[in-house]
Amino acid sequence: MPPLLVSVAIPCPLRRRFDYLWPDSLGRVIEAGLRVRVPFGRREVVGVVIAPAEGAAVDASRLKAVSEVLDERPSLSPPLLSLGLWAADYYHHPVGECLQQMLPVALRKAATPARAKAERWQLCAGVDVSTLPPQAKQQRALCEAFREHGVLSREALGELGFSRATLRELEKKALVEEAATTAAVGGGVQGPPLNDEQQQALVAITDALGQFRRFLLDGITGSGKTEVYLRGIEQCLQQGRQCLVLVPEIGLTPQTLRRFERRFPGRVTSLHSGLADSERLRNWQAARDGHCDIVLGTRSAVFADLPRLGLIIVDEEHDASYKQQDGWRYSARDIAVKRAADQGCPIVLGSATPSLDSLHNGDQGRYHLLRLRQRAGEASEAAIRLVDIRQQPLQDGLSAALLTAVDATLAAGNQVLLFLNRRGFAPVLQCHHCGWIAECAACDARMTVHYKRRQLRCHHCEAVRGMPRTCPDCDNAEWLYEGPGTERLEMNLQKRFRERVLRIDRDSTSAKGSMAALVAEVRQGEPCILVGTQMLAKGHHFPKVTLVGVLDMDAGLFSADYRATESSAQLLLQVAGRAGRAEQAGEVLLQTHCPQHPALQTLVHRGYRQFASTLLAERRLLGLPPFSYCAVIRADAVTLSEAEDFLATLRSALAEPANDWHMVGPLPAPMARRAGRFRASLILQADTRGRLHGQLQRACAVAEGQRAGQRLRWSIDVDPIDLF
DNA sequence: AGCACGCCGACT
DNA sequence: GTCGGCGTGCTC
Repeated sequence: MPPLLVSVAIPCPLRRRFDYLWPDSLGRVIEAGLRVRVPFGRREVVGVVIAPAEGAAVDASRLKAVSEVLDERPSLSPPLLSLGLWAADYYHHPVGECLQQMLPVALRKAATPARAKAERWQLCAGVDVSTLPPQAKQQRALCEAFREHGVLSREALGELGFSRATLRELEKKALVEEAATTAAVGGGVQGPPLNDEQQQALVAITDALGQFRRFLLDGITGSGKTEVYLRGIEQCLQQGRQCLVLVPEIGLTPQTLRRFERRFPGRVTSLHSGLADSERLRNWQAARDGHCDIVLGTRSAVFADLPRLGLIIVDEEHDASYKQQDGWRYSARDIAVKRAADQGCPIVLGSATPSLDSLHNGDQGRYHLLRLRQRAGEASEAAIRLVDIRQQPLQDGLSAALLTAVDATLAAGNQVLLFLNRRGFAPVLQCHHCGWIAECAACDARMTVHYKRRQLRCHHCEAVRGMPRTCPDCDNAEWLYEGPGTERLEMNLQKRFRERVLRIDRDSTSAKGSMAALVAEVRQGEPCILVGTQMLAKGHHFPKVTLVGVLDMDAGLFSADYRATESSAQLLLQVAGRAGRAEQAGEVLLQTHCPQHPALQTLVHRGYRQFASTLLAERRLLGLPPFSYCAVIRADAVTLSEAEDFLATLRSALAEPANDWHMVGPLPAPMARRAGRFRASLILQADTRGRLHGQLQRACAVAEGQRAGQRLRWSIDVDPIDLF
């Protein structure tokens, strides 16, 4: 009898699997997806069993043995394991790191996590209280309380005056058990009736339940996409299946969660970065064990284990936060599509401003297009008005036209939103005497002035230093603060207006609860001016905002970077959508130095879809994605030439450029030095996925062969968001 | 990634 | 004389 061998994924940056002996003492059947503790080098790590190994990679006598099996049943179910293996391959990332990242943090280490503490309890089915001894008065009383209330939470038990001990006693006697995450499952509140468009979209989706089908739900702001999701989910649940709903990082607000919970009480759980490890584990288990039917989560929730998955929804599918921006650079949206295909269930990608990728997929007939053009309720979509600010005097970055509009809006008792996507006081600090400029010591970048904190901060690394009192070169103390920032805008506007000015950006909302407090204040409805970055553009609805002013988006809209134009337009429309959501009509003023620019004209006068078509046509001409397949290999090192040399070596090991295959680089990154390291990239472009994949495979082999060490780091980005 | 081994500088 | 710097090599 040959010894049993298993192939294990180890969490280390090696694109390899490791074989281990499976000792008889473990006894159990080998199941893929089990977590195991294994010796690795001089330490012990947690790996995941991929499969029984056929023949060992090294001779079997040199293999080490699995120390321990950590799971009762596989932590990665067969469909998730195969999804993970596919994704590791697709993104050319080490399989051990991928599989580890798919698991909740609490399961990544060997110590069996303390079972997440129960919060709610209920009576077990068919309990006979009379079996309790008559002297157990407290226990009997507690059973009565359960009969009356159904489910009792920790707090409720405290309020009713029951002790922890009584409860524990009943749990031990198997009279009481942990209840599902939330209160009794029951009928939630009814949603509003659907209009024709919504109804059509809903029917299309529900007709597809039980089969793989991709939908692009293209619905303008306020058109009621979420209502379509909720109805679709309702149908899916009625068929006894579960749903996965992905939202952008910033979109998973308590409001969103509450909306789902009100509709489906007791059936929703969430997975996002705000949860403690134990809560995350608990919610993950609730989904896996089928206690919850809806998982609402951000990027990594795409790996939630839903054994009865029947529908996937990706809201705001164009949002960049679905793409992980370091390490394993996966796109949760794209993995979700793959997952739906594996599972044989429909997936709905929703957006008011769909990504060009998805629109292209729609054009190709891969995605079924569903459009919602009407706004639910009376309000019409706010038109964008261009304000030509060439040679116009600006006061605090605001043109006379915008100031007039602000005055009028406030006078009418409404609220104003001013969008400026640059936080801090001023992006540049310069000495008025000698021209010295404050630069980051570690990056090719200027330091941003943070006025109230009296600090200079680099927005590209962690660097922070105090504001110098005098110029380090000429010792003068007269400073120029160049350019606008949200902090400066807030301060200056506060001097000018008597109404409250509220700033919402990463700095003003970093303290826990401060975001909620700001949002609550705005929702009071008093006239005020909101100043903010893109944080303001997403998630929150402010019904009293009737004027949106966009101070400066020229840099993004007219950028040479081909993706920046797309994402700036999406952002602009998202911001514009904040205006006039309730019954009041809204107004959007966009300040620009290029009012005649054709792209802007198209966007403003002919709409996003037309704008997107124009951009797509451009990309087709230039052979850019989605008309080609793209990857970037990035390297960073202590010197620029080390990074470039490494990439040059890779380049020379790959196929010669041809008709269907191009390489660009190695090129230094636009901001070559960042956090003290020099960065360069090699761009790969192919006409087919297969071609790209093959070359990436070779690149990985060559790169791993190089003894790079600590001095040089490299990474692969498949389907990158930006090319550098 | 970790972790050990290994060969050169300033310290009780 | 040793403590400790991080270069380099290896992990079933």
